[in-house]
Amino acid sequence: MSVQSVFEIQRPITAPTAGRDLGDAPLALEGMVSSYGRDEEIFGEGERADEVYQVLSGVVRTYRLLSDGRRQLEAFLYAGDCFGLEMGAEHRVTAEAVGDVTVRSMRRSLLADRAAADIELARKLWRLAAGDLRRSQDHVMMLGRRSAAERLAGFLLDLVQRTGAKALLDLPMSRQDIADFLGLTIETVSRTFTYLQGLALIDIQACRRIRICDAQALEEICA
Amino acid sequence: MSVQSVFEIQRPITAPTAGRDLGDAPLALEGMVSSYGRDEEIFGEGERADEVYQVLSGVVRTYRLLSDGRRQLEAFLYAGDCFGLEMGAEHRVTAEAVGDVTVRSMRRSLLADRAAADIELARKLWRLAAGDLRRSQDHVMMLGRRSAAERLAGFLLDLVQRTGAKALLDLPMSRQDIADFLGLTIETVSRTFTYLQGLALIDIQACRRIRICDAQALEEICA
DNA sequence: CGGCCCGTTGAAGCTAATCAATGGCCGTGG
DNA sequence: CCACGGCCATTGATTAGCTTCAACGGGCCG
Repeated sequence: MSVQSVFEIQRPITAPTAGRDLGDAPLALEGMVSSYGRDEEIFGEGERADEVYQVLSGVVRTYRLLSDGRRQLEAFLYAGDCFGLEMGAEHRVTAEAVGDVTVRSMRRSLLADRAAADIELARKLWRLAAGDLRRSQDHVMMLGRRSAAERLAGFLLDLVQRTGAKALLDLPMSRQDIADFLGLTIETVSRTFTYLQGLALIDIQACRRIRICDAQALEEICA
Repeated sequence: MSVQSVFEIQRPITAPTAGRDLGDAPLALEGMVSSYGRDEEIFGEGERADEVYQVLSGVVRTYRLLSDGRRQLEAFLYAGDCFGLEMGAEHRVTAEAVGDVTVRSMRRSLLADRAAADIELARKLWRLAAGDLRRSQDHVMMLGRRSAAERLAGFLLDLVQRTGAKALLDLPMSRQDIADFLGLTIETVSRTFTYLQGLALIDIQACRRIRICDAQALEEICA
C-alpha cells in the first residue's frame, strides 16, 4: 500500500451508487488517498475498524472465511462505493484489492463527529447502510435455491447495471472470485459461462471480456 | 387484521435487538397496535411503504417470490424487531404473520419528521439498518456453499440466541418456512432434522419443539 | 523458449431435489 | 366418543446438478 496525498480536493464521484430517491448527492469522504496492488489487503476481518473507505478507482472485494478455508465474498465495490463502515469496533470482513486500486479513507471518529452535527450527512450514512442492506438482500435472493445459470446470469446483469456498460463487460475479478461470490466452484462457473455462450446469450471474447448478446434472455433466466 | 388501540403508552421492549455498542435503548415506535392471524399478510411486495412496524408479540416472516413461485424468506422477526422500513417508496418484501401476531405501526412520514429533529432517533434508525445489514450478511454466509446440516445447525443456534432459549426451542414456523429461509426443500430440512437427532445433537420432542442437546457440537458443524 | 498461473474440459461421485407414499395430529361431524 | 378428512411432516426411491479429482490448454512474463 502506498499513501499518495492527504486531504486532496474532493472530486465528485461519478459512479452509480445504489439507492437514489430523494435528490441526494453521493457521499464523498475527505481524507487521504492510498493505493493498493492486486490482492493486497486493505483491512482484515477482526481488525479494529478505525477507518472508513471509499473506492476512487479499481475494484475491491470483501469476504469472510470459514474455518475450513471456504471463502464467501460479500461484495465487489466499484468507484464511489464506500466500505469498512461498521457499527461495532471490529471489521466483520476482509477487504482486498481485486486489481490495482486507489481509495480515500477517513477516520471513523471524524466521520461520526461530522454526522453528529450534520443531519444531512447522517441521512447519507443511513442511505448508505440501507443501500448495502438492499445489496445484501439481493445477494441472498441470488444464493437461495438458484441454479448455476441463474446465479451467473444475475451476476452478469448486476455488473452491467453497476458499471453502466452497454454490452461489453470487463470482468476485473477471477473465476475464483466469482465462484466464491455466487456460492459455486470455479469449475461450475467456467462451465456455466460456456453454457451461456452455447445459448448465444453471451460471447466470451477473452476470459475476462464478455459481450452480452441477449440481455433480455439473461433476465428471463434469472426468473 | 384487527386494530386494537391507537397511541398506546410505550412499553419497553425486552427482546434482544442485534447490535448494541454504545449504551442505546432499543427503538420503540409510537402508533397504533394491530393483530394478525396465522399467514395473514401485513403488507405485500410492491405496495406503498407508508407504515413502519414493530413486532410486539408473535413472529413475522418477510419474503420475496420468484416468477416461478419459489419463495426466499429474508427474515423472521421477533418481539422488538422492526420491519417495513424502506428507503424507496415501495416495500421490497412481503410480510406475513407466522402465527398470531400483534404489531405496532407508525407512519413513515411521522418517523421521518421525528428523525429530522431528533439526532438520537436518527442514530437509532441507522443502527437499525446496520443491524439488518449484519443479519442479511450472516444469511449470505449461511447460504453460500454450505451443506444442509451446516445451514440447519446455524439456523437453530441463531434461534437459540435470538429467543434467549436455553435448550428447549419452540419453532413457530413450518418446515416449509425453514426450507425457504435456508434455500433447501422441505424434505431435505426434515431429513436433516432426523440426521441431527441421529447424532444426538438435538431431540425432536415434537416437530416444532426441539431440544438442543449439544450446542457446542452444533457450532462445530457450522464450521 | 520455458514455466507458471488461470481457465477450460472430462469423468466419476455425492448431495440435495424430485416424485411418491405413508404416518401422525387436529378439527369436524357423525 | 370415535370416525373421517385435511394438513403437515417424515421416509423411501430415483434423478439431476454440482462438486471433486484430474488432465489439458493458452496466455503472460521472465
